[in-house]
Amino acid sequence: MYLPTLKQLNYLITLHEQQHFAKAAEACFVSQSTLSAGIIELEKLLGAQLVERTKRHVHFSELGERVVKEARVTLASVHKIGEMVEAEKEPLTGTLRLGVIPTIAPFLLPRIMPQLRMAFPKLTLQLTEGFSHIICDQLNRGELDLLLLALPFNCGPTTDYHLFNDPFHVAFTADKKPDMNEINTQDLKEENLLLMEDGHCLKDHALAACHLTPASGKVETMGTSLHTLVQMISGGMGVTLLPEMAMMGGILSGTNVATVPLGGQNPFREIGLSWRQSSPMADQYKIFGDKIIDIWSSLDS
Amino acid sequence: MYLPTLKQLNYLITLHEQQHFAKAAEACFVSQSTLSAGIIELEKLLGAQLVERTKRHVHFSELGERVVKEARVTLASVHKIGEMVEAEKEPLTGTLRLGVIPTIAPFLLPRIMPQLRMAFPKLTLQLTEGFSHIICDQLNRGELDLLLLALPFNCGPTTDYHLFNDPFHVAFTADKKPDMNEINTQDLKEENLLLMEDGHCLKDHALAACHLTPASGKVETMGTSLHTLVQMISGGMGVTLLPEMAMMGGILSGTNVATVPLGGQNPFREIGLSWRQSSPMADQYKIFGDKIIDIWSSLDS
DNA sequence: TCTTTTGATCACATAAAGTGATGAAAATTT
DNA sequence: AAATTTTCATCACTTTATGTGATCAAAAGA
Repeated sequence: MYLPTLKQLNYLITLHEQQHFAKAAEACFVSQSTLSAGIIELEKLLGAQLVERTKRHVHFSELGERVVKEARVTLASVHKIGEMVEAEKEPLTGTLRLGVIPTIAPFLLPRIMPQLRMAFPKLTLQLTEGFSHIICDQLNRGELDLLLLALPFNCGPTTDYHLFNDPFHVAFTADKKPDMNEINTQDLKEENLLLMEDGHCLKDHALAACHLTPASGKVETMGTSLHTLVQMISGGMGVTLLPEMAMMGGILSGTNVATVPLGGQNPFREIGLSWRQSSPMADQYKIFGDKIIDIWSSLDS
Repeated sequence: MYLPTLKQLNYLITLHEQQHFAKAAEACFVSQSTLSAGIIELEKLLGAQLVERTKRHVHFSELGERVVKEARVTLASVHKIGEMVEAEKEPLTGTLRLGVIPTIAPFLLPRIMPQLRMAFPKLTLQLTEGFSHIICDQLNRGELDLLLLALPFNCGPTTDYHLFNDPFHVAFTADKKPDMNEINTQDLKEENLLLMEDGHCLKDHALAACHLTPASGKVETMGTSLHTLVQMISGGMGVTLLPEMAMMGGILSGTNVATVPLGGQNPFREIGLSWRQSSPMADQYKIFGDKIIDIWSSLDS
C-alpha cells in the first residue's frame, strides 16, 4: 500500500485555492521549491498528472479536481482527530466506562448521579453492573476504565482509591431486635446469620467486619439480591449484616426489619475506586472520586 | 496546523487490530522498534496517551478507540484517492468536458453520440455549446478539456487535431438553382450572399472557402441560427453557403431550398479537435478524435 | 530462580523534506 | 526587437524524519 503525505495533499489543496505555486507556498509557510517538489512527488506517486502548468496559468485536470475534493475529506478527518484529542484534554469529558458492584449500584448511584452529572456535565458515564471479579476482569481487559466497589479486593495490577467507610448494621426481625445501642460480634453467636452467596464480595467483607472466617458455624449463604435477603430476615429466618448505604437507599421500607449498628473493630466495609495502574487518567479518576466523597458526605448530614 | 503521518495512523490501526506491538510491526512490514517509536511519536504529537502498555496486554484508552475509528476514516479516504487515480489510468474513462460550436453540435452530435457511447462506455461527456472564442476561453481557463470546432481558429496555445473536411454547398431558393454539377466563386458575384454574424466562425470559414474577404460587397450577415438562415434562403432572400454536415443533419427537410456543391480550391471547412498544449491527456484525445473520424466516414457511405 | 515475553531505548544508517539560488520559457513592457 | 517580468522547475546542500538491529528492563510464567 502506497501512502501519499498529508503535507502533499495539503499542498495540493492550497495550490487549488491559490491557483499559483508561489502564493500557495507562502500560504503553506514553505518555499516555492518545496511546494513544487511536493506536488511533483505526489503526481509521481499517484502516477498521474493532476495539475497542468503553463507559464501563465495553473489548471487542474478533471482528475485533479476530484483528487482535491477527496483530499479535503482526508484532511478534515485528520483535523477531527486533533479536535477529539483537544476536547479530551479538558479533564473529565468524554466517556467514562464505570463498573459498579450490585451491592453498591442500586443504593448509591440513584442518590449521587444527579449531582455527579451537574459536576461533570461533559462526562458521559457508561455503567456496567457486575460482581467484583467480573468487573475486575473487564477492567484488566481494558473494557472498563474505572471500578466502584468494596475494598479490599484483589484485582490484579490496580490502584485503589479509598472513598469512605460504609458501616454495617445488624438486621433483625423487628420483634427480635435487642435493645442495644450497638451490637457486638459475640452477641451474634446464637443467631442464624444469613449472608449472600459467593460472588458477592459483601459476604467476605461482612465476615471480615465480624472478625469471622467462612468456617464459623451457623452461617448460611443465599444466591439472591440484597433485597430478597432482607425479605428473608423480615420473615424471621435469621439475622444479617446490612451496609448502611443500602438502608439509606431505602431497602428496609415496607419490611418488618429493625437494625442495630455493628460494634467492635472496623465494623464497616470500605468503598473505593480501582483503575489499572497503567492508566494515564489516574488524576482524573481521583478528582472523580473526590467528587463522590463530597456528594456522599453532603447526603449524610 | 500540526499533521500526524498517515504511516503513524496506519501503525495505530494495525496495533489496534493485533493488540500486540511486535505482531503489528510484522503486519506493517517494519521492525518492532519502528512501530513502537511511531506510536510514541503520534502520542507525543497529539499530546495524549492513546495506548496503555502493560507487559502483558495492550489497551486502548477510550480516546484511543475513538482516534482509531477516525483514523480508519482518514485512511479510507486516502485509499479512495488512489482508486480514483487507478480508474482514471484506464484510458477514456471518467468525465470529458467537451466544448462544441453551434454550427457543428446540432448536426454532428446526434448522429455520432450513440456510437461514441458504445465505443467508450465508461466515458461521460459533459457538453458545452458556444461560439469558438467563448469555448476557447473556457479551454484556456481550464473549464473545458477538449473542443470540437472548425479550424483554423486562433485559440492560443492549443494543439489542433484535424478530423475531416466538411464541404460547402451553395444553397438557392429551389427555383433559382442553376443546373450545374458544381458552382464557382465567380458565379456567385451576382447573388446576394447571406452569412452568419460575427461570432460564428462559419462566416469566416465560408468566406475563406470562397476566397473572399469580408469587404467584398453584396455580403449580408445575420445574427441567427443556421436553421433560420436556411428559412431566409427558402424565402428567396439570397444564397448562402451550407456545410454538408448541416445538410446531412437534415437542415433542409421541409424547405424550398436546393443546393449545388461549391467548386474551386478548398471548398470546405475543416473540422477538428483542440486541446491545451500542456494537457497530459493528448493521447486519449487523439484516440477520441480517431473514433469520430471512424464513425463519420461510416455515416458518409 | 531461571526463562520467556514484550515494549522501550540506543547508536547508527537511510530516506524524505526542507532551503536559497539559479534556470528556462512564456508573457509583457519598453 | 529587446529587455523585463512572471512563473514553475531544478540544483546543491542542510536538516529532519524514518528506518534498522542490538540491547535493556520489567513482568509473567515455568
